[in-house]
Amino acid sequence: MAPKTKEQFEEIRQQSMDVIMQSALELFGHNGYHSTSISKIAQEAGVSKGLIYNYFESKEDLLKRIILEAIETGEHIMEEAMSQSDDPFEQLKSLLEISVEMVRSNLHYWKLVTSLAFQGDVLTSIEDVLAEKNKIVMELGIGLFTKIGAKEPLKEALLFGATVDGMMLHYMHVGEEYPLEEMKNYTIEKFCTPR
Amino acid sequence: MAPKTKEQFEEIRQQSMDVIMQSALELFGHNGYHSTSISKIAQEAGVSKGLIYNYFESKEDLLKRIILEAIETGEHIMEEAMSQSDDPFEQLKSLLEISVEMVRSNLHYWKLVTSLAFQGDVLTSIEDVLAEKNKIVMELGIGLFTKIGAKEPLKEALLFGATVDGMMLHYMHVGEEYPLEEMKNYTIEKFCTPR
Amino acid sequence: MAPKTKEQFEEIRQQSMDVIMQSALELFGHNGYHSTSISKIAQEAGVSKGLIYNYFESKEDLLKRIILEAIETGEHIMEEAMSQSDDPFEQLKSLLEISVEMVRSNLHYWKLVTSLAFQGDVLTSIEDVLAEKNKIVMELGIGLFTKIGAKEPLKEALLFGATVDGMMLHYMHVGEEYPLEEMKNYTIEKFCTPR
Amino acid sequence: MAPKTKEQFEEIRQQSMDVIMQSALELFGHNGYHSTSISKIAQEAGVSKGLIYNYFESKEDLLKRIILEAIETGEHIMEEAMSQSDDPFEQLKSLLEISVEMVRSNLHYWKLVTSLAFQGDVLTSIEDVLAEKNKIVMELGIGLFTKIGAKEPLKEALLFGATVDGMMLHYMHVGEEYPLEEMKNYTIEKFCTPR
DNA sequence: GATGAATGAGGATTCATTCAT
DNA sequence: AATGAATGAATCCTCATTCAT
Repeated sequence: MAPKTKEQFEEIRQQSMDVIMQSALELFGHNGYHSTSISKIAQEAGVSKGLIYNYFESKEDLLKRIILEAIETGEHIMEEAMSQSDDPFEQLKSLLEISVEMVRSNLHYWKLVTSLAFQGDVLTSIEDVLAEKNKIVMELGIGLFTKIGAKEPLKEALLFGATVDGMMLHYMHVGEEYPLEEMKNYTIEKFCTPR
Repeated sequence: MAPKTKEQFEEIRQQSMDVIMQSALELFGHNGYHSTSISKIAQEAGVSKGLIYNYFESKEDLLKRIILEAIETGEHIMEEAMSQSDDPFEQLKSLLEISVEMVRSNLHYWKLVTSLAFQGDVLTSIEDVLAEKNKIVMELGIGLFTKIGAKEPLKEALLFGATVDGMMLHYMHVGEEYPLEEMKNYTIEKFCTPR
Repeated sequence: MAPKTKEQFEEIRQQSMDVIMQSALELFGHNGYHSTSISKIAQEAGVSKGLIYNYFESKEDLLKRIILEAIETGEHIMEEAMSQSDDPFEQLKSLLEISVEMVRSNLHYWKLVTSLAFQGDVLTSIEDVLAEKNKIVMELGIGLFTKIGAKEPLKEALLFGATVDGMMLHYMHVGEEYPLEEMKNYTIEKFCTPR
Repeated sequence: MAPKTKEQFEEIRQQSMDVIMQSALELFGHNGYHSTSISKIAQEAGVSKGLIYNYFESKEDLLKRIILEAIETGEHIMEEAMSQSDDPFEQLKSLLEISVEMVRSNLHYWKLVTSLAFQGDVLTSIEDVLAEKNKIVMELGIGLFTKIGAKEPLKEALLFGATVDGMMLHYMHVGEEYPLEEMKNYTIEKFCTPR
């Protein structure tokens, strides 16, 4: 058998890391970070416990990398969407739609982040990153409401944010019972429609 | 020498339970349920580990009792407030103001509940009670928006709920940086004001 | 109310001690010594934990007193029975019948003693007493088999003892399923009947 | 460098399990199940507490596995011995000799089982297996006494069983002071010899 | 005599992490 | 790269015992 090339090794690494992160996210999101053991993750991922420590420094590191990766992905999607149109109404709509879509397609992740956001024991080391990300979205919102001509763009952006996050909260809580699609449209009507 | 009377014992019991529950709530809310050990609670409360188990069957039982007590208190406040006026606008306003006040005055509790609500590994046994509580508030909201004459009371109530909960989420997250008071008033204008 | 006399106090003491010992014996015999907590005993006896420590130095002391009392009672019964007749066959028969009767009427106690006899952790301090007691019965048996004219009285006594204890063991194990009465008679035939 | 092979791991596992079970048996048998802590077992076995939980689900599981293993071994020995001869006298003799040998060579085990048999708080989950085992031996005995032509084979088998178990009980209690060998022969004379 | 709140040492169990191969 | 045996600190919980009243 010919020795593997560097590229092949790298591919194997990536694959292993991916399956580990994917399994970990699923379990973290479903049972909570603390109730998920490295053993279970290894089992779910079909690898050994030892291997996880080849790729991640610690359980917390694994968590961080999962979250950071998701943030990055989210950013790309967001930028992409914002560049599709210049109309602030359209952009607000996109903002909302993307938020909905992200939560819907990655429920585990959002449940995890939400649950961790209110426990001062984990995430402290990437709190800044999350805060930064929040701030950017917030500023984007303010900008859009300013363009739209809202009387109080800051308040309006905060309100919009609260509404969207609240909806996501409810959707995360009750799942498909929540009339997510209708509420999205209702919100679009309220916030993203010129009068 | 006569032993202590029943009343004396009861008083001692109540005091101990209170200090334990208070300390536990604080730590749970601050560091999360799983990261808070019984030892830490005992230390914070100034009692021995063993004493906690005199009053609570388990760590989880302690958690449950904290939450159930808070729910009960919340219910009383809510009922009291709703009975103050018959005007639906006033009542909506009260609903909002009370929500704000409850979160503000019991931040630990709400952080705790929020973080647990998305963990799936605790709270399963009182999920029903919480769901019931939610439903009641929701129905109250729908009723009020119907009285007001909203075209789509259900959606309007859901939107109102999302907005309020979103605000609370943000307030819990950033604390006093969040312009809670102003946002409250802004929301009152938007939702609780006849046009 | 007139002050209680010394005798009244003594009577109260005795009553309390009795109920405690009785409850303890029941629980020890049923669930084992280690699996029975002082709390459970107090509850079963309808007294406070503290009171138990008024009368007994420790859990182990309570156990010892229970066993010593039973031994004493047994001794009296035995002596009484032996004095009823001078015929060694009759006396052997009595020995057997009394053994059966003692186990039957005090199952808890015998289960307890048997289970403890093979755990080096308790009873060490009264092992001597138990051994002494055994020795006396043994010597009684040897004497009887000598009088009867057995060829090997020592072995015969040991065999008799083994048989009786074995029967008791089986009876303790399977309870009323065991044909105790018949086996008793069968043994009488075999050992206590002149040929 | 390749990881260890499956076989290597299996061997290591077996060794560790064996040393743990051996140490546990010794301590359980000597001090009783409840008085033996996992810590002590780990210490005696020269492994960490944690390792015990790699191989056994719980302390009780460890106990069960020890007993089940011993039962299995005992069964093999018994079958082997019974197949050596067709003469019922010889077989009874073997039954007795094997019983003696098993207790003599595995004193810890038998003390343990005896002490647990009368505790009601452990072993409940394998009681059935033990009962089944007892039944088989009992039926074997009845069969043999029937072949021999005893007038009352059931009673005779029960008596034989009681005698053997009684002897074992006494041997377990006083150890080498007990004239086990002589009593064995005496019993053979009484029960296993044609007249 | 009687009570039960309070203690703290000890026990079973879990799990992140290390390491030899 | 990959394995899983091994560790040990930390956790929840139990319970005999003490003590103020």
